[in-house]
Amino acid sequence: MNTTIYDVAREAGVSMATVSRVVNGNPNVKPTTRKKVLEAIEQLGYRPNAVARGLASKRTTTVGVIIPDISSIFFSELARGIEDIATMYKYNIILCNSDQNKEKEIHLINTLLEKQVDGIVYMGGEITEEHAAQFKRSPVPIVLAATLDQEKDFPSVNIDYKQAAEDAVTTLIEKGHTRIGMLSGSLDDPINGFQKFAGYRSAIEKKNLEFDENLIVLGDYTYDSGIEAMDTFTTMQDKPTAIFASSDEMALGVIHGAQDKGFNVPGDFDVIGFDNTRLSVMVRPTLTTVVQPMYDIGAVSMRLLTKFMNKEEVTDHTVQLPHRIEFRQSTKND
Amino acid sequence: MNTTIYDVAREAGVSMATVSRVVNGNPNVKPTTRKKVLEAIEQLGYRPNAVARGLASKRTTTVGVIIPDISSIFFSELARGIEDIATMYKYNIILCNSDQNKEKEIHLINTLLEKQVDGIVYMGGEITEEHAAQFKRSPVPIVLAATLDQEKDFPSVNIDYKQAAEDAVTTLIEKGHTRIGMLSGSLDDPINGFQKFAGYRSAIEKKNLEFDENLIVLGDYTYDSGIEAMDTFTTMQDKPTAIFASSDEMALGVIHGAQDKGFNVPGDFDVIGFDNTRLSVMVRPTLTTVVQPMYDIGAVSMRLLTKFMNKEEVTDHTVQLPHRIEFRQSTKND
DNA sequence: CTGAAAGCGCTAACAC
DNA sequence: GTGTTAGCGCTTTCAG
Repeated sequence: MNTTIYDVAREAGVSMATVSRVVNGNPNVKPTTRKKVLEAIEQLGYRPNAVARGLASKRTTTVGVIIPDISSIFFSELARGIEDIATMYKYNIILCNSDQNKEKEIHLINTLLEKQVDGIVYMGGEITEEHAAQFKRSPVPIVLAATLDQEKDFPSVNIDYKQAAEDAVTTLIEKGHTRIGMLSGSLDDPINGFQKFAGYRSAIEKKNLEFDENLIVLGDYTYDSGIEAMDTFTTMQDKPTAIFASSDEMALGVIHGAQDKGFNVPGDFDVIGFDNTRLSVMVRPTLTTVVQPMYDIGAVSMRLLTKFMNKEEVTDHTVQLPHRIEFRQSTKND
Repeated sequence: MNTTIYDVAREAGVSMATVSRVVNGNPNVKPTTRKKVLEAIEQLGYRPNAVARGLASKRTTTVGVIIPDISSIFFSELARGIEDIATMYKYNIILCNSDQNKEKEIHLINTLLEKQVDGIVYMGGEITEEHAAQFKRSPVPIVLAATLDQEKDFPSVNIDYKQAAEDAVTTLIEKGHTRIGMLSGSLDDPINGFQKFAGYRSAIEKKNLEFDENLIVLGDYTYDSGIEAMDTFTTMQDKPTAIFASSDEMALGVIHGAQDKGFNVPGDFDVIGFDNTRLSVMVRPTLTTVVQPMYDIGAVSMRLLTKFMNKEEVTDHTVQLPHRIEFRQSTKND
């Protein structure tokens, strides 16, 4: 049997309440008593039971994190931001992979709620009606990180994906490109498909270029899908001269796909990626890309969540972090 | 106020014990009673409180995971293996980043124990006396993943790092190289420094080559340190013709560092990495590397932990997974 | 097959 | 400053 607060109380000759006070740093304890208690704790090797505390206090100092895939270079960076801030505020994190599978996501929310987490950071794809219903039923706050909620019903932290994509494509147009390919995620994906595509289209239209749907190729965010996309782009009769890829990993695939076929980047193709993951400098030429501050999105989400958990006033439920373009070698410089 | 097991019991006209039984899938319940209870649960939207259950049953179905850095491409893959198997066995995971900082590591173990995790998967660097003492004091099982314990006091899952490194270097020697550089981690690091270096040295000696300590450069596992290492290797009067890097990320840096200075890989330098992370195919030339099954190490560690948690008999506390070399383009083929 | 009752270890009034 | 005393919501004997 483990030693409990009761054992400590007896050993120190005080009540359980007093032990609880010193353990929780309550200042209403006479220094000498505190010392006695601390000694007893030391002596007995007492370790507070957080589960009992959680049951009694209805706070677990644990938050749930639902993430599509922790092994992704993108999401793991986000997770680190979340965890660091959680630690800073004395929370622990229960991490769950969802693979963006709706059933799993719903199930995980329930599991986390059963475990009485004090809040949830949610990363995923589309927020369906069912997701929304689930979120609304939650007794604890939920914040969405790098996840779009069309209705803006829930607190979230993102960048302006559409604008960011538009900026990237505009950049390309201003460099003189008129045929720009896009390697997009599925258009069902609110961010990597829909928003970024919308940004692409908006840039094309604002610059009065002709929109050609053949220039849109769909990938699945993997390096290999970038390589494959180049099979398409390089065999078109009227090839694009620049490619905008909606993720860095696909952009690397695009670069290598082009090079493997004997094309130059930049030159035959300029390429621009999205995210500014560490990959973007681990390639030759280095990758021009849209900077999405993943770590910060994670950190800010968690910070926001702590405010909700503390019932602090929050003015901006929907925060939008700045983006910018980092110019490197994969785009020509004139 | 949330609905409790008591509410369900009243609603269904049975005792709490019965509700508990159906919730926990105990077969000793008459089908009709079970149905009544299930209906009441549905009706009331009852959600079991895992904290209360944890306090009463002394099992939380939660395991702690201590990891140096979840944003690392190496560790995040391991974490995914752990989480998948944990999910399979109905456990959740509390994930903590340690940055391999000893104080943090010790602190985290205590925090996890306070939270009453049923077990811990530990990833880290050196297991000091203090670590060992802490592990021994743990009331729940701990397994080390991709972490060496010289004394073999604790259950662990690894590959044979020394042999793997020896194989890599031997390969290089058999391809005709006689001056082989090594980009190692700090020699204080049991795995990435000590073991791999030992393997390098062993290969050199077995093949009767001369060991030249100038050929050993120390890096910090980052891409940039790979680039920097090439400043050294390319300016030596008697340059190596092959480089063995103790991580893939450093190996990419080595390749690009060489290329940036106008050298060819392979040709001027053959390079071989370690881990077979996804990076190894995301570079030109693609990287020949030692395959370390990260996901599997995570998965097997977690599986092993479940056995301990279930008090099953375990014959091999120390498991060693196989390694091999994946030949790609960064080494010449003759 | 079902119910009664005693905790699990701690917090949080409330009293003194 | 410190102690008393209810619970928190559930599992788990033990009876029957």
